[in-house]
This record gives sequence, C-alpha cells and structure tokens, in this order.
Amino acid sequence: MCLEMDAVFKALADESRRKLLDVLHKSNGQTLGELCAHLDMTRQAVTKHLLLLETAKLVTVVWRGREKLHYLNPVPIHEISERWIGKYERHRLQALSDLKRGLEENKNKKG
Amino acid sequence: MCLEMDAVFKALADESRRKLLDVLHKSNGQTLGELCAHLDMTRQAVTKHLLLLETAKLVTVVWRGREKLHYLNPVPIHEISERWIGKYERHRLQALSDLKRGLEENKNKKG
DNA sequence: TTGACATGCAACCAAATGGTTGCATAATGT
DNA sequence: ACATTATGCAACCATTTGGTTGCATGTCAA
Repeated sequence: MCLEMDAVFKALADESRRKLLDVLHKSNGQTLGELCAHLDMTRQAVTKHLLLLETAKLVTVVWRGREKLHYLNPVPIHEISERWIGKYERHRLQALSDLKRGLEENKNKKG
Repeated sequence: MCLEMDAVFKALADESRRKLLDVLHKSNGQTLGELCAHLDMTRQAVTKHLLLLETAKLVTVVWRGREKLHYLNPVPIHEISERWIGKYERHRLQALSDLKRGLEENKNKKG
C-alpha cells in the first residue's frame, strides 16, 4: 500500500494543481513552459505546484535537454477509491457512472 | 456532475479528516462524542473537521434527540476516480487491485 | 562564443488552516 | 426541578500555504 497517501491528498487539494492534472490528461508530456500557458500565475508558482504533484507521484518527469516533460500517473488516484469504497459499492457506483456517461454521449449525438 | 469538487478535495487533504472517514468506514452512524474518542484533540476541533466533511457531502448527519449521528457517503470519492482515469486504465488498475487483494487474503489464510 | 531560452533556488508576504479556550444552548434522566 | 450530557458558536493564535520578486544555472542555436 502507498505510504505517502498524505502527499497525494495534499496535492489534490488545490484547484490549480487539479487543473494541471486536467491539462496533462488532455495532452500528456508537456513542458513547464507549456503548462504555464494554462495558468494565470508566475512560472515559479507553477513550478511549486508541479513539485508537489511530483512528490505525490501524480506526475512523472523526464528531462529532454533543457526541457522538463511532465507525465500523468493514474495509480495514486485509483488507490483513493480503493480506500473507502467497498467491493460491491464500487460495482454499483461504476454502473451508475457508466449509465450517466452513456446518457450524456447519447444526448450529445442528438443535440 | 459535482459542482463542489473543491470542497471534497479540501476535506480529504487532512489526515485527521481521513481518519474520521476510516472510523466511519468501520462503524457507520457514530455520534460526535464517539468520533472524538478516536482523535487526540478537543471536541471543537473534531466538530470543525466534521463540518468540512459535511459540506463536502462526504458524511451525512441525522439528529436523534441531542445526538448527532454521522454516516459515510461514498459517492464523491468515486467521482474522483472518474475524473482522471480513463475507461480502459480503470479496468486494468482494478484488475491489479483485485489481484493484490486476493494475494493478501490468501496470505492471511496461510499465515 | 555569445545571446536567448528553459528552468532552479531563496527570501519574502498575505491569507488560509488547524488548533485552542470560554461560554451558550438544548435534551436526558433521576 | 436540576445536574449531567451532547452539542454549537465565537474569538484568538501559530503554522502552513500559495503567491510574488530577484537572481543563478544550464542548454540551444547562430
């Protein structure tokens, strides 16, 4: 089990950091500079946020020359749902989510 | 979709509040007094934590006379995993978790 | 080689957070 | 009726958090 669950939750507690995860979810492997373009704050502030995400192992970093590429890691997120949702509850909730998703997709087709 | 995701993440960011969820996960419907017994802080501090959990809809309360009963609500947690884990990734991760769980249960039987 | 670009490091500051204490209110039981 | 029990509300305080600015370092390209 993950010994650094605390870092994960702390990292997810901030709107800006969640937005960074969203941005990476859409397009993985972006540089610091690219990520900065999505947030209305200084590069140094974004750097701090990314550092928290890295220590929480929510994003992984690969250096390419002078560029720092950021990748999303879904494992810690999944461990959260493992913690407080029972086996059967999970299946029930998943069925609900899938149903809702299906309805939304259908709605988009018609609209 | 949930419009108050922020409250959920803020609520989960604190170790004491996560412990409260763990305690409720083991035994649902406890009073404030009972919950206080599990944490090393004043009743007022616990009250504040529970208020955050309530506004995040992570716990639901029912009054019985002068007692306040607290119940765990798994829905917001599940919505977290919906946000950053793709459909296929989720199945893969779930298979991994189930495998790990199975191994641990087996180990416990043998030990 | 040198200038521009991508990033790191450190000091600083205002606001939010997590805890305390003290007092108030309402339900319970003898 | 009244002491006890279960909880709420408010003021206060130290620490953490999220942001800034200024400067340093390392890589690329002409």
